Formats: sequence, structure tokens, C-alpha cells
Amino acid sequence: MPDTDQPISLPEKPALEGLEAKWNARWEENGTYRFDRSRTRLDVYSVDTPPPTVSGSLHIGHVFSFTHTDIVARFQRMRGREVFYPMGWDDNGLPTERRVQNYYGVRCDPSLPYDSSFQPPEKPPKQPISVSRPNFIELCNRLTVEDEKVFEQLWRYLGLSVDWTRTYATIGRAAQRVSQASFLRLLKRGAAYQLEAPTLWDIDFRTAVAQAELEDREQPGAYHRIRFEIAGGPEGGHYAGDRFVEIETTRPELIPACVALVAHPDDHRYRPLFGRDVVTPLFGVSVPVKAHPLADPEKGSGIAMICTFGDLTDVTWWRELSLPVRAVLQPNGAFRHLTWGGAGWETRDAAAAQGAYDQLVNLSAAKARAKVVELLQQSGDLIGEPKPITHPVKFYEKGDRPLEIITSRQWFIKTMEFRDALLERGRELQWHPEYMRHRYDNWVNGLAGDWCISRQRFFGVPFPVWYPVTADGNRDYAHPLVPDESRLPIDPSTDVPDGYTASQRDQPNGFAGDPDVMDTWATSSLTPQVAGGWLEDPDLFSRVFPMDLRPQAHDIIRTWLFSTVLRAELEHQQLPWAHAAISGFVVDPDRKKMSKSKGNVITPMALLEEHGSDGVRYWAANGRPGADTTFDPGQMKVGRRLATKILNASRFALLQTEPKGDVTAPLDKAMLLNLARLVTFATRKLEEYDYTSALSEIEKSFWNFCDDYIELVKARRYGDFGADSASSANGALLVALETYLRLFAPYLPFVTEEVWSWWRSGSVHRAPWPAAGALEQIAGEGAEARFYVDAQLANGEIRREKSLQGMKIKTPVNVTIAGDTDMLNSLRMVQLEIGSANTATIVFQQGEALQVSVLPSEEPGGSESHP
RNA sequence: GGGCGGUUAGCUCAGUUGGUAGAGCACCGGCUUUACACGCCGGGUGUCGCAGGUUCGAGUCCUGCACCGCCCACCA
Repeated sequence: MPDTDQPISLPEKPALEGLEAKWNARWEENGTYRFDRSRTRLDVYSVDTPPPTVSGSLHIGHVFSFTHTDIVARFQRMRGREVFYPMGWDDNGLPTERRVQNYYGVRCDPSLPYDSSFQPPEKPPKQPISVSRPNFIELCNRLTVEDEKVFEQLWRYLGLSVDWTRTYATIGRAAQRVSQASFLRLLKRGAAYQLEAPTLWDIDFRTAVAQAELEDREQPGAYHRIRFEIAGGPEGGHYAGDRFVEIETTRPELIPACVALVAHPDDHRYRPLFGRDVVTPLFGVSVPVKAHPLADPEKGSGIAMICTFGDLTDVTWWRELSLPVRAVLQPNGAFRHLTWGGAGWETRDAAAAQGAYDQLVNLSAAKARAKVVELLQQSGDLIGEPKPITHPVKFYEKGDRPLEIITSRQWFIKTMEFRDALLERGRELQWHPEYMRHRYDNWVNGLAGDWCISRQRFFGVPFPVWYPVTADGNRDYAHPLVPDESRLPIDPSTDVPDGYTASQRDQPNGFAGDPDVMDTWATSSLTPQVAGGWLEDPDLFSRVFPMDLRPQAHDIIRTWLFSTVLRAELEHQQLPWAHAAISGFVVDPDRKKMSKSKGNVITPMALLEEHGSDGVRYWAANGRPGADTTFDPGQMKVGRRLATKILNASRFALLQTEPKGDVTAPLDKAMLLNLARLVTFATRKLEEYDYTSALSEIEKSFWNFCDDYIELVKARRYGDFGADSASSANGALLVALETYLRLFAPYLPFVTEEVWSWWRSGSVHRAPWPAAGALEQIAGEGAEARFYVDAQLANGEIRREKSLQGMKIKTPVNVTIAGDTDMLNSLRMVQLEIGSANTATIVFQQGEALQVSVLPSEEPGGSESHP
């Protein structure tokens, strides 16, 4: 029997308004969600929270998926696990960099020393001020702190049961320290390395990008059919008598970068040419014709031009066929100056080549293409007209122009040699839903190279290395200088390596800092280590790692999820978490992903204020793991109605609690048995991360409880049939109320806490999750679930008949119920309640199926329904 | 090109191991029932994407196809 362990205090007219503010204040005051670090790993349930990007704004999709995590966290907390639920802010990376530049009117110049007295002007100046990287980071911290306050306010209002003393930022000290230390350890073990190699390059951001950040976009282009002269004239094979071989390309501007032609080894058309040279049009460079199985005889003319570099296939061919490099593009995407005729640029006519090439210098790829086409037409080397096509082109996901491939020095983390281990980890991980595993497998199987983690940007975690500068002023990349781990985090643009003085920076026989920063994912791939205090607090780390849950969206499986698995494999040789719960997107009614602009039109806060946090959470809870869910204010209204119903039903249950005693009435016992079944079902579903199925059953059961059980038990509860049956009803009502409040608590934290406070001390969110066994015990001997089920069935039939006959609920009636022996035996146990609820006099009749007939009676009903 | 998911009432979605199609919303009718009009009672609505197959029986299993969405792919 639940105790009203404090005097019951019921509001006259309970309402949902203001519950968010009221309870957030109490939860904060009482430390309701504070993590108790004295608990051991087995008792802990730890969550690797996704840090939202702070430079944008939170949208409805965030509210959606973060609610899912919170439901799971609250459930686990009530199950007795100590929940480690931190919150991170992703303020590291390009988006913040751009925002800070515009907001303060500054530009980062990593060559400048730190200026501790620097203050940005009131208004951003027209001419941006150059500041050092540490100054820049200070400004980023200053601005993001403001944004993070707004985010935290929204999360609190939504009711996330986060421990707000445990926040971290991806640009914060802890994250930098962890990122740098992990990097240094990888470097020491040879799992991180530096390489000068062709790299995917964004010409606008002027930085390398990783495979995971690519996306294909359909772009208009054209096949250009171009002839190459066969060196040494016509001879043999298919090409007997031909002076030329024709290729097709979408990038004719790269002819000056051409290093070979390639065809499939089995392609009989081109076999005679293998081993021979051809001459590039316009530039007169002799290049070999090579054979390689990647060449597709079906594509174009079946023979392709290899340039350094037009696409990733070029890189493969270049590497596997050991071809030279002829680089023509600069980091900004424009053609560079170069002199023809020298080493590597041999041509049979240097003057002609120079004359053609000089017309391309400083042009973008698109403009150079038009110019080359013009030149090819003049020279007669373009065969026919270009054929327009649309084809997929690789872009940086945040970029506006196609990526180029440019040779540069970059840091990599080894991934290719761990591919099998990573696939195995993917199998070990428990995915929710299961099928999301395929995305991971797909990605790992498709990995094309090691992970490029360096970015030629400023606002990120710096690489904690310097290079010795030789006597002749060159950097000695082969022997990087690294700090001791205890010095971390460091910024090599201002900090000085051990054994050197600041005056030796960039001097002969001195040192130079690595200018690059790490990719955002190189830091956020370490969120379990950052949040769990890997280096700062090993004791804490041992209590929370490996974590239980990684919640995230499916679009970043290839980035965040994959890279976190990789880092944990490299660092700890184990999975970073046991479960991954993948949430879907919020889509608008046209099945399109909700755009940011749309999300901004309906701000999350406005939704929460209109429908209440519990209402919005209810809608979110209807989105199963992995399923895209339609934005639907209608569901939020339904959720709000449910919350209101909980207020009112609870008020009814608590309005009169005396006399209160053991549960003895068959209907009451049966109701509790059914509740026990619900608890069993909901618990199983929640353990399986199927919070949606659990909620829908809890909700269905609760509405039945309100509309059927409460109506059936009302007269008895008011004392119409004596104190004993009233005390059973009161006892059962309180048990049921307590159970429903706990079942709803993970979903509707505000209304359940409010009602809990009317009659119980402490927080419902720290109360134990209901146990089916306890309910069965209260129901006791002789309880049978079907009494409740049959009572609802018969009650429904009588209501329907009365409604169809146009009667009022209170119209007295004579009811004949026919049914088989079992049914009649069952209904006799609840005859009193069915009769009183319908003002009916009931007669039973042996029959086959349940059949109910209703006739109006002359006398006031009810009295004759006494047993 | 490869993979994954979806296609069930006007809308949003459930349909557990194959056994006569469900819920909510919306809509319509009725109800001042002392917890609740943010309520209560009742009502109609479906060739379960298409075509085959297995089975006594298929929304559910198998095969193929179509459409929608997403992921991946070396894109000359």
C-alpha cells in the first residue's frame, strides 16, 4: 500500500502552466539528476551525449532526438542505475570560426603572438583585425558561452535530466588535452603519421577535407572528345593508318596536367598502343599509354586521360602505375605560373606550350575549361561538339565549389589496417534499430584511405608539435618536437618546445610550430574520453567507460559513430559503448527533411511554450528509433491532453483516500493484475529501447483505467456499498496511481512530478521503477485478470446499447447478459460495479457468446443491482 | 551500380510466432455523469503498392516489379 507519506495537498483546479519553471528550479536545488560518483561501473548507466553545434540554433530535430535519450536515461535511473548524463557543446570548427569572424570583425593569424590585453572593438570594424590563435580562441569561448546559456535553458525547459555540473565543450581545455594526448600517443605508436600526398582539397576554405566529409552533387558537365597524336606515327593493330587516338573527358582544362592515357588490359582496340607514347594536344607532352583494370571499356571511348589530379581514380592510377606529378592548380583553385620545357615539363614545342598555358594562368577551373576548349577548337584537336551531361561531382559538405585534389602535407590516422577489427566492433555493438548496422558496414567496407585529420584552419585543436628548423631555414618534418603530456594542452603557435626559447621561433637552428588544427571529428571522436575524464579523472573514467549508450542521428554514422569506434579501438582496444540508438529525422508533411529555415520559423521554445514540454515530448516519443517522424502539432496537443488527464484523474484518486485498506474486491484485484502485465511489457520494451511501444501500451491502459475502471468503481468508492468495499477501492486507486505516475515519468516528467508532490515526498524521478511482482502480491490470492477485462467488455456493450437507444447514461435499465459459464462466472464477480456504473439491474442468462440486451426500467435503477 | 528502410482508413501510424484488418487525429450524432468540456458515450470509413508463389488460410513467409526516402560507390 503506497503511503501518502505527507499530507495530501490538492489544487482546486490543477493546471500544466508553469510546471516547467517550477520543477526545473526544484530539480536544480535538490540536485535530482546529479551523478553520484561513488557508484561502481556495474551500477552506472552512462550516456555519450551528442554535443550540438553551438554556432547554429537548436531546431525541432534536436528536441526530438534528445527527448529519446532522456526517456531512456530516466527509465534507467528509475531502474536503479546511477545515470551519467553529461552535456557537450560542439563549438569547435569552421561554423564557429565564421560566426566569430563576423561577430567581432577579426581574422585569425596564427603567426602572431598572443596579446593578453586584446579587446575587440564595440562594433566590428570594416577592415578585419588580425589576432593570434589564442586570442581568437578566447573570442570563440566568449561568444559560445552566451550561445551555450541559451541552449542549456532550452534543454532544461524540455526537461532533459542532464547533470548540468558536467558540461564540456569541444574547444574546451579538457577536450583539447584529450585530443592532443591521444594524438601524441598515436604518433608514438606510429598510428598517426604525416605524409605529403594528393589530398581532397576545398579551394574556398583552402583546407584538406576527409573522405567522410564528402558529398556527391549532380552537376552539369560535358564530354569533350579530344585527339592525342600517336608518337612515332601510325603503326600496327587497330590503329594502323591512324595518326590519332581519341579520349573523352569532362575536364579538358587538365590536359597540361596529363601524365598518361589508360585503357583496360583486355581492350583489343588499345592493346597495340600499350607501351607506346602519345602526345598531348596544345602542350606537346609525350605521355605513355598504360593498361589498368580500372579503365572501363564502356565509358567514353574506352581510353582515359590520367591527370594529376582530376579525380580519385586518377590518384589510384597515378599511384599504381608509378606516374609522375604535373600539378597545375594552386590551393585557391587557380592555375599557377609555370615554365614549360624544364625538368618535368618537357615538351616538343616549349614556346607553343607556354603560349597556350599562359592564357590559363590565374583562371579558375571553370574559366580555364572554356579557354582550353577554345584553343582545342582552333587547333582542330576537339572532335565534334562537347556533349552536355549531368554527373556526380565531389563536394565538401559545407562547400560551394567542387573539390580539387592537391598535393600537400597532412596528418593521417591509420584506419585501413584496422578495417577488419572495426567491422568486428560493428558486429559487437548493439544497434537500435538493428538495420542501422548496415550503414556502418557499408562505410567501413568502402574506406578508400587513412583518415586525414589536419585542416588548414585556425579554430580547432592545434597539433601539439613543432619542427626543428635547420641551419638553412627548412623545417625538418621527419623529426617533430613533441611536448610532455603534462604540458597539454598547448598551442605551438605561442608555446615553445622544451630546450628552445621563444626568440628561436622560425629562426635557423630554431623551431617552428605546426600551423594546422585537427578536424572537428578528430576531437568529437573522443567524446566518451572527454566527458568521462579519461586523463583528468581516471577514477571517474573507470566508473563510466565504456559507456552504455551512444545516441545519435543516422546521417553521422560514417563520421561521429565510426570515428569514435576507431579511436576507442586505437586507444582502448574495445568498443566505446555497448548500445547505439540511432534516431531518425523530423520530416515535414511532404516527407522532406525539415530544413533549418523551417525549424527557425517554428522555434522549439515557442512549441514548448504552446504545447508544454510534456506535450512535445509525447510527440517525440512516438518516433521509434531510426524512424523519420512527421512534424505534427496535433500529436503535441494529444500529449498535452494526456498530461491534463493525468492531473485530473490523480485529483480524483486523491480527493478521498479514506477509508483505505487491503485490496479485496475482485475487480480491484483484477485491475492490479492487468497493471502488472502492463509493467512487465513496458519494462521489456524500454529495456529494448522501444520506448514508443511501451508508451502506447501505458497510454492505452491509462485511458481504459480512467474511462472504465474509475467509472466502474466510483459508486463503491463513494461508500454506496459500505466501508469495506470503499477501502478496497481506495487502496487499489492509490496503487494504480502510483504505478501509472512512475510509468509515465520518463515521458512526461513535469506532470508526473507535479502529481507526485501532492502526496509523496521526494522526486518521482528517483523513485524505483514499478515491479510487476509487487502488484501481483497486492492483488493477492484469488485474483483473476479476466474479471477486469470482462467487466470492460460488458460495460462497453451496455453503454453502446444505451447510446444507440438514445438513452442518457443515468437512465435506469434492465440488462440481460447472456454468455457461457466462464463468462457469467466472471461477470458475477463484477456485477455490482457494472450495475452501479450503468444504473442497471442485471440478469444473467446461459448462452454461447456474450450478448447484452438493454431495456428501460420503470423504477430508478441501481437499487436492485445490490447483490 | 551496391545496400537499407518505407508503401495498411482523409491524415499520422500500430499490427508480436501466418488464423475474420486496429488506434489516435479529423469528421458526424448524443451527453451540464459531483476528477476532467484539454471531458464522456456512440458512429462511418480500407482491392493492407503491383504481379506471381507456398499454404486449408498471407497485411504477415518466398520471388519479381513499381514508386518514395536514405546510405554507400573509382564520377574518364
